Amino acid sequence: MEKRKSLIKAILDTYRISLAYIGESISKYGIGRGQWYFFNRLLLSGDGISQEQLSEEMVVDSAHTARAVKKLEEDGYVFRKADPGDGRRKKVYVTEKAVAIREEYHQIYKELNNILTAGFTPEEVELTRQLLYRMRDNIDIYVKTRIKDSQ
Amino acid sequence: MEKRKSLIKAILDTYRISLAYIGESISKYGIGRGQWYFFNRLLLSGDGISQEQLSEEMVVDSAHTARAVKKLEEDGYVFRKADPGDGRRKKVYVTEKAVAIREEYHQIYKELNNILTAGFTPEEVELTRQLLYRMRDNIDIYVKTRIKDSQ
DNA sequence: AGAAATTAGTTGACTAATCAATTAATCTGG
DNA sequence: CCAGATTAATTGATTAGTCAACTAATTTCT
Repeated sequence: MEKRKSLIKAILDTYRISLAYIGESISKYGIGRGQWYFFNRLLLSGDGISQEQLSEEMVVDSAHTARAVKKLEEDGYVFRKADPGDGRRKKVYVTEKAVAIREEYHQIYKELNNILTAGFTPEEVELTRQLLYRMRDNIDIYVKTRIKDSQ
Repeated sequence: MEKRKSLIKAILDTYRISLAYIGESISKYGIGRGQWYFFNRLLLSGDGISQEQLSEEMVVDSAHTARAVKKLEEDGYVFRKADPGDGRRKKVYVTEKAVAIREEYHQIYKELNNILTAGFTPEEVELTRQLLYRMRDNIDIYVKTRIKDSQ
């Protein structure tokens, strides 16, 4: 395997180094490396969704979601409310404390985006986004199909 | 944050789903999710490097490298030899057992590459590679500079 | 309606990865 | 030359994430 040839290596490195950046930036809020993406989803793309849906969207095990949401709840950023239509479900909502930091918190990820795409033209940024989501969907479909086939 | 807009989310998803694919593929060799990238480096890009260099290239903590190499050693895929020129260093080499599976093992990552870039033109594949490594280097330089500045 | 299957969430056990502290070897400056 | 600083590897403690087992609620099927 030649160096700087493998796509997965570039993705892995970018993930790890970005996570170091994120971890450093969010530490002042008391949010950890295992919670930020749940919090992002709830604070910036809408709350009131179930843990199951969170797990699916974040592509993590529901056990981890349960513990991450519990941690965010203990830290006062989210609360859970039983779904009146389905007693198994707990819908997760952001608190006032969370809403109060929304803009500055959002800034962390806008800044990360800018760092990642430094020196990119707007066209390159858009192209990168499209290529990344195509890869995301390709592997997603492949893995889901493999599971389905083995049943 | 709008859905399918964030680069880091696409990277995170692709990483997680790819890792699920890799974990499944390597399980028959007894190699775990925390060892494959070290083994890739040693088997496919050359062995005889120190754990310190491995840590740096893999962008992980040296503590994790120590344990991952130990596991690979216990499973018979690598061995360590003290560096004659520097008593602190241990150089890591792949075993015969590792070399014997090189081609079929390499195949896993070639296949992953194909899955990720399904439907891509050769030009798009090359473009993706370049854009990814530019992002990788951008965030890498940023984080390294931030550490240096804070000293 | 009621048994069987599925779904949502939780907990325990384990692997993955980081951070901090320690040890031993090497390097550097006076 | 040798004292102090740096480097490589290890270990312990902690957080992140997965997998399996379990409980409770819901859905499905007859």
